[in-house]
Amino acid sequence: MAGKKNPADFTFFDDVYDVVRLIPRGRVSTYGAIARYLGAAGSARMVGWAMNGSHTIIPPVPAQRVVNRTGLLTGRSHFGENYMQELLEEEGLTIIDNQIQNFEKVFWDPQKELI
DNA sequence: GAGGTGACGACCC
DNA sequence: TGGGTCGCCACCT
Repeated sequence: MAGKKNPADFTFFDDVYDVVRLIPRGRVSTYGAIARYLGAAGSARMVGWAMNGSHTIIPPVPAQRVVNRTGLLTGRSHFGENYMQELLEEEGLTIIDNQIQNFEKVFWDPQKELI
């Protein structure tokens, strides 16, 4: 299988997926929090890029639970404009205008929960 | 080989 | 308070 460069081929990416999968239902996390937990603070873009290939790996990661630090569903364009919001709403979250309400309450910090 | 892009974040004015 | 700019690192052209 060598030769094909998949995002998951990097340990960093795989670690990102692992953390995202650990996000409990009804909770959300941020790109920066995950990057920071992995020791890549400042490289939040890499986490977002990892999510770009999240649909190509098995099992799929709940990337809909990952939003930017403002609680805005920046990745909805990659999921499906309504798909990402519906998934989160079904988990009990309230989203208005692509913005998660009570974001700080549903925010799940891996560094604080996983240690 | 080099430049531009990107599902972000923090700093500066 | 709000808008603009830079930095981060990997991928694509």
